Amino acid sequence: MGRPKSFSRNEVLDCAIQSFWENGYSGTSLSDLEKATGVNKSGLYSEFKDKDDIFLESIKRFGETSPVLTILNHKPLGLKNIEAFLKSSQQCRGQKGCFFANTIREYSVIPEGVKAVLEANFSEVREALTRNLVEAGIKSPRPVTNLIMTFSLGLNLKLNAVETDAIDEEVHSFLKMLKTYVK
Amino acid sequence: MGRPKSFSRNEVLDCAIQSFWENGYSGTSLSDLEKATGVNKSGLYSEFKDKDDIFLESIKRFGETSPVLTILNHKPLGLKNIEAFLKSSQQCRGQKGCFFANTIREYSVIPEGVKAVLEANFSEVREALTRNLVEAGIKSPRPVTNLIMTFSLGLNLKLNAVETDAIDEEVHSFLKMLKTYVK
DNA sequence: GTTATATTGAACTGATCGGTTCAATAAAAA
DNA sequence: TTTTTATTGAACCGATCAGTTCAATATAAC
Repeated sequence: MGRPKSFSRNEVLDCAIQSFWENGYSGTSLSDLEKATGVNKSGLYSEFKDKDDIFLESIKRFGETSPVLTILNHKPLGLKNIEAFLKSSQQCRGQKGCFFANTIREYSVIPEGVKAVLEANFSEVREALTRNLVEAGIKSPRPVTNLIMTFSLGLNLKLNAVETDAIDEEVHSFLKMLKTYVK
Repeated sequence: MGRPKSFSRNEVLDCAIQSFWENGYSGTSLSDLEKATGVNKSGLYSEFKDKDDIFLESIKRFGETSPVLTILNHKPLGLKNIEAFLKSSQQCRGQKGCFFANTIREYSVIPEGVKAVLEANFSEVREALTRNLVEAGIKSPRPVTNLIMTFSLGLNLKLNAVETDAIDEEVHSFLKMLKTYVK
């Protein structure tokens, strides 16, 4: 029944994610994607509609495979999960930071469909964070959720430029402050 | 003695900043810069070496004209300055967020000279923050400085995607937490 | 009007962009 | 071996990229 496929869609996407993650949407060319995935342009276009489609599918795939929601849904819920969530920034899929967070910067130039996926994912993370805060006994969790989200975005942005070393203590400081605050 | 110049270098840079700020380094073409500055390609190349030079000079100019250090050096030093610093993200030169913060995302693709300017500026901000914290009577200001920097980066990144409305209350929450912590 | 400088627009280069097409080949099953 | 499917490489498209050159023109001082 003919030659079997030698690359899987998901493998290709996982490689494409690396390229977009590092160099962004505007900073990644089709030639870059060929190199990153090891798949010819013809092959890429037999699997995907166009560059925007590859980007959209990469974003979707990242959302599906990111450990973030798993971390935040781990039982029992509580501040431990939030600590794990924040610390996970520094080592995710062999990259620093977060593909989603990086993509926020390119909001003005990315395809509309990508924006929708981004927003849906941020909502999920937000709600998961809130559930953990509720479980930790915090009365008005919404503003605290926002603080954590913003701090997390800052951490992830920073990781584009600096070594990952100092992140752990920074997360520690933040959690110390958080715990003092909510008590 | 000949026709006088009709555009100033700084005017051109101020317009270029807007373009780079919105669409990033990779996302801004020379054609975009012509439109944004109103100056012909020939004119741009008579004033600047190449696109990288325009970007570098834009970054320098932004550093020189940004109100951030003025805000943080305002006497008397203290938490009020830090509040003003954080709130300034939402309205700066007619743009949202911070040109420097946005550029951090493109760290892997920007020219080396730009990285140096970025880092120098972040150091200055960091030190100014620390001085304000010391004046506010905080004993170990360094980790707190880092927290504020990261939170500020997160705010600025977020502003690429969301309306500027909710920022004020978020800054308020953060400062409330900060004050509880340092007391 | 002459001289000097500023600015533009257009033409042009070579490279790269995203995207299409297709013949050649490779690898499996029948 | 034939059939079927997968994959590649190369040629090609029109558009845009950054960058150069230069003639034409505009605006000032003298």
